[in-house]
Amino acid sequence: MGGLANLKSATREPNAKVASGDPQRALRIRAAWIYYVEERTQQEVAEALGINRVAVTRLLSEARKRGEVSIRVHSDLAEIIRVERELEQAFGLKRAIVAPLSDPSKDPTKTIAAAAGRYINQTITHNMTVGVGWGRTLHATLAHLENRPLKNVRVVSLLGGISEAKRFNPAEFAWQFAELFDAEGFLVPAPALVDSNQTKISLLEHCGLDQVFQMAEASDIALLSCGGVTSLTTSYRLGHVSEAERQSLIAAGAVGDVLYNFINEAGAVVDHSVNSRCISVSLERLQRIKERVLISGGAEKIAIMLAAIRTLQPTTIVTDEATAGRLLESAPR
Amino acid sequence: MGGLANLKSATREPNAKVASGDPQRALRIRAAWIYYVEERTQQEVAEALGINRVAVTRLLSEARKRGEVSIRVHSDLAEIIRVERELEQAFGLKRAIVAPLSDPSKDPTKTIAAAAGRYINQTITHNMTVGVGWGRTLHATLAHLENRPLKNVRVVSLLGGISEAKRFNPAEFAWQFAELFDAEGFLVPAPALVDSNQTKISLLEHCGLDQVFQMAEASDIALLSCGGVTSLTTSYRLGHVSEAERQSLIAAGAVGDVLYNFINEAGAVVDHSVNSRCISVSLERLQRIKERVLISGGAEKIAIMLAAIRTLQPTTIVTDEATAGRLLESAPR
DNA sequence: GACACAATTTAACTAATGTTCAACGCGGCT
DNA sequence: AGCCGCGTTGAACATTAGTTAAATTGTGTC
Repeated sequence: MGGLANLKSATREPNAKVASGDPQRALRIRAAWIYYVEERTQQEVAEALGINRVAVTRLLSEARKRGEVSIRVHSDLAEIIRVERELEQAFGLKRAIVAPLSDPSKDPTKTIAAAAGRYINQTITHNMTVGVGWGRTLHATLAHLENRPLKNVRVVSLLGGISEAKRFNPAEFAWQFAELFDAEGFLVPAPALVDSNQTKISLLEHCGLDQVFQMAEASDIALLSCGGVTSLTTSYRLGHVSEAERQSLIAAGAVGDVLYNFINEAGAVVDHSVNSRCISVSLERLQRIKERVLISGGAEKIAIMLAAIRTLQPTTIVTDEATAGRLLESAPR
Repeated sequence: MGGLANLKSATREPNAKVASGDPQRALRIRAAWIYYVEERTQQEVAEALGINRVAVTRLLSEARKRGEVSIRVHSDLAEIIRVERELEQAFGLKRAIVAPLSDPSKDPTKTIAAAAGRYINQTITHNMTVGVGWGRTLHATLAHLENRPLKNVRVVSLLGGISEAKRFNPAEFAWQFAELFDAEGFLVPAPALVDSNQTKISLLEHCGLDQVFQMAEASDIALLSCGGVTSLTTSYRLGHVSEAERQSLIAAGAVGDVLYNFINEAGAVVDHSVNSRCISVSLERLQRIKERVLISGGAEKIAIMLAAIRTLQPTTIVTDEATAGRLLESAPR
């Protein structure tokens, strides 16, 4: 008998361990099944399995740790929301809004504008001061804004207007924007770019522009876009930055601009005459606005967006799926 | 202005409803994502989304209701456990144990025996009285039982022995079973089937067999199998039921037996001489045993298992995947 | 057979989740 | 314009889940 007992204890226990490796597995899956699939409480699981509740808690957390339970969110929106969350986490945003983009080779302006419009509609409320930039994308959002009269709203242009251009014009955009909300519009009574730093200083110091910009800085929210340095971008098309200047900006390391503040990859303002002649809110001032919304997208904008994100530290970004993916590829780890 | 406002409220709101159908969808998926995928608390989700916690709870439960969140348990065991739970619920069992069966056309005896052996090992403890039946499957479990001495265990045979047969013999099985646990064995000192009801009555009333059966009834657990009415089944192979009797049992509506109690589809004992000549615990008595474990499987056993389940109301069933599937097809809704 | 160690259970407590109900605001209606 | 449903929100409460530490049980060892 003793011999028999020894034999068994020498053979059975190793067997049990080798054979199953994990004697609890069946019990664990059983617990997971009853809890997750049958949606009972842990107390009920414990009763069904004849064990105590604490053991059930342990089994369940073990099952999750081992990946024997998978929770999936599936919806056409799930993938986009995943990307949004990744952007939020990668760049420390309060909110990323990623617009769906059926064809990645297509211009994302329209879909971004629609998403931005929706966001603006639900974000702008009574008693707000809204600082607005300018650009093709921002202009396109106008079509998606509700014509909704709000009380005590001020719209402040964050950069000078361009007298000659009628359609694509900061002043015109800010004006239309203000009208939609029945808001008071504050425009900058000067061109976006002047001839010399001298003129700029004069305008700021002697013509009260600085006060307008101080007001801009007190905005509750800034709606901004950014421009690349390719020849396609609005500023060049409108001829306010010459091709020679564009080349020298590139030479100076600029990857694009935010309100005509041209910055390099690191997000620093490049040393270039254009930067000393622009009539717009400086990046330091922009940073003091509580909510900074960067609305932009497209392959040619990746570099400037990354730079702008670095400097501006926007609280919200509105972009498209393709751009979001590219931004994430370059995201800090 | 008023006209404009009317126009917009007349067009936009229906648009919003038609276009999205469910304005909360994005928020809901977002909440589900943060909660389930990122594994934050509902409080954190509320903060991330700028809504209150109660709203998050509601969004999440809505998402689950809509199936936008799916929780899956995946493991090689998951499918078997699903079947076990279905059996448990369909037949009101405390426990169903389903043994995996690679080839459904194969004889499931071995795999059922292994599963039953594991179950018995972890179920039989000190101070228990175990009533045991008999059959090919039960016999096969012996190979899977741990030779583990227990204190104060009694093994009671639930039916008479068959003196002539050495290997497949209730007495022999009970004896071996008892030995493994170092238990005291109580065998029924009589054949399983006698010549007449007269003899049965004599044995029960005058030879003290009834007392043995009363003791059997007081068992903590009964390990039972069941037999079909095909010629393959043990009882016929061993020649204790003749082919003529088998035919007349079928004619009387019998679909099989539990301890030589032949029953029909409805679970009732059929009116047949064999039933008045068997020396075994009656079905009524079996029902009074607290734990009734039915161990059986195979295509030819479906009918008798269903009938046995109906009458016996086992607390546990041990079977194989294929049999389990067939039982579920015939399960009461 | 007694002791010591390990593992598991019990119990108590804290955190998280789910539910209820009263208050609030918003549109539609008179 | 004011009133009345209607749905939404937020606070309080109830339930469920997760954690920790003491107590118990079982196991192996001497």
